[in-house]
Amino acid sequence: MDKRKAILEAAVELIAEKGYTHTSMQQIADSVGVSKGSLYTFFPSKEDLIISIYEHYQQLVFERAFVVGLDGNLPPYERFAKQFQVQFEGILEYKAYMKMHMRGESAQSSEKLEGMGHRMRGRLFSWLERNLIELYGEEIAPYKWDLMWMTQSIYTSYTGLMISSENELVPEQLGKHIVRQIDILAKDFLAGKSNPLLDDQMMRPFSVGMDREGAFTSFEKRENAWKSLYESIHQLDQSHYYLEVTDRISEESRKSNPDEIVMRGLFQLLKADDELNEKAQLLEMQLLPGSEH
Amino acid sequence: MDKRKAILEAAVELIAEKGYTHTSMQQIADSVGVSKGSLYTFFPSKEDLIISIYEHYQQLVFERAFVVGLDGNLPPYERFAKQFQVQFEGILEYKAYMKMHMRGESAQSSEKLEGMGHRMRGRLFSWLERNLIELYGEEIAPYKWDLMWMTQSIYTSYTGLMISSENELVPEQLGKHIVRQIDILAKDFLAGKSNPLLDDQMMRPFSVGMDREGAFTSFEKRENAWKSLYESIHQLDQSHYYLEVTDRISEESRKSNPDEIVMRGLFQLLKADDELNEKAQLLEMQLLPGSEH
DNA sequence: AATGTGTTTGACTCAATAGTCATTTTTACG
DNA sequence: CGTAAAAATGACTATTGAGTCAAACACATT
Repeated sequence: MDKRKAILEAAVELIAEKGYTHTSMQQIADSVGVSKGSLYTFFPSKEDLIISIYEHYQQLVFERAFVVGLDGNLPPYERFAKQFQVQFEGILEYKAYMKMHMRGESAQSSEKLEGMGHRMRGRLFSWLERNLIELYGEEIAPYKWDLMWMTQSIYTSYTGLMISSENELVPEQLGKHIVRQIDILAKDFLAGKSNPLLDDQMMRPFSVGMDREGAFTSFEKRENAWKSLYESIHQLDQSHYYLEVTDRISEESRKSNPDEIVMRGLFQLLKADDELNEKAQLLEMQLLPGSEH
Repeated sequence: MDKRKAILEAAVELIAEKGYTHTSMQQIADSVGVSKGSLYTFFPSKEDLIISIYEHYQQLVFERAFVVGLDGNLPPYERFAKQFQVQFEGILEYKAYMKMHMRGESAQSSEKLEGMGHRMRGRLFSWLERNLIELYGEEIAPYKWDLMWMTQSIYTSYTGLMISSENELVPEQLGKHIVRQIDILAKDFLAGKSNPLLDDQMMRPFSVGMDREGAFTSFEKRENAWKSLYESIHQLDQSHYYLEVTDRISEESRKSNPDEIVMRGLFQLLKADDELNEKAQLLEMQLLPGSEH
């Protein structure tokens, strides 16, 4: 069993409940069933531990949505909603992590953590921006900050609602709901009925570092692998069949415990086609790094 | 000089910047220029200190808006916007407190603090509800939770934007902006184009304790004093003149350092009318408790 | 000046806890 | 097996910081 992962999971659970400062290394150790000293063979310090937690979970939660974004099968509006849905599903799955994250209280603002939060926000905003432009074209630009800001706040607050209570918020409905509300607000802006309040100048602190590579390098690689695979498929004649297979891979990979055998099988189907072989193998290596015999 | 107040202010400043756990009593003492021991003559514990901070500032920030709500001169829509505006002005004035509040991290969830947060949220929601019903009538009821939730999240996130950056968000514009967005969403709901996602059942945790007396008793009294004064004025013939005076009182009282002499003078104007004398005196006692000779 | 009252002080206690490291236990392998 | 390397342990150290309290101080009253 992976002890490192066990420690991360126990720590998330405790920190979500009691907060960073009120969770001692001893408690974490007890909860995992190892000694305190052992923790320090995996993480050089408490702060490193929480940073590792962020590194571990962040991608798990956010990567999902970006992959859905690449699937050209869905029309933009539905795809946007689906992305929210997938995101919410992720949040539900990693409830404890999100709780911890939303508490906000962590080590005294280390460089590293701050940079991480920064990148996360940047990613969220650039993702929203991409979707807005896809949906409404360039003419949405003057209103994008207002829309993005409101979307982000609604998204965040529904996230909080989702993880705090036991109520039955369905990710699918929630995704549709949010996109619907954005749509209403966007159309109102486009009709010239409201004036925007925020502009580039004002939002500079949020736009620097937006959509920058370097962040999430491992994720970046994976995203590119997906992208190039999808592109190759679209050039094919029987794209429909391969898209279906690829979507199935995407679905499986989004699970918290993807079935490796199923994945390997699905990849085998793609590799049958000479045109796709290379790209598929590339993605497979990204998703299933272990044992390529 | 009021040492107690000085301590509260220094503490807010420090806690806003570094967080509750990373601000020691020693630092607070140093910042005020007294000894650590002295703090304990004013506040029995660190936790009591932060609770006192909340008690001190909460009303300052939130009371304002409710008073504006009583002025029947403004049409509902404009009044709603004005209330937001006034709220944002308050937030700007007590930036450090809001920063501290938004950090969220405080003593390990004491009963008292939790109850306070609960009451605050309850007040916010019941205030929103009142305004929604005033604007759209009872038919808004099925959609009220969705609207309130989105409004609350937009409001909160703009608050964060306001206090975090030095950008020039103008409270007046912001107030109008928010009401405008609510209006768009509300009209869409009323047109039957969107379906609500939240309902009473789901939102029970937020609705219990909504609009309950007992919370903010001192404020409650003051609110009633305002209410009955406004009512008396409306029954008068020259209501216009007295309304103007009363609005001026309201404006003055909203300042962080109301001019007592001005206030007394304004009240004198009201007390000149026999019909108003009693109510005016009542409110005067609420607003200017000291030295009634 | 003397006395008394209330305030202020800062050295001290005491608990919590991050991080260390010599010792013990487990594992790996010849 | 036996032995060496790796991993795990928990007693120990060092630090931080909340809260205490006897002594010093300030100030008023007589």
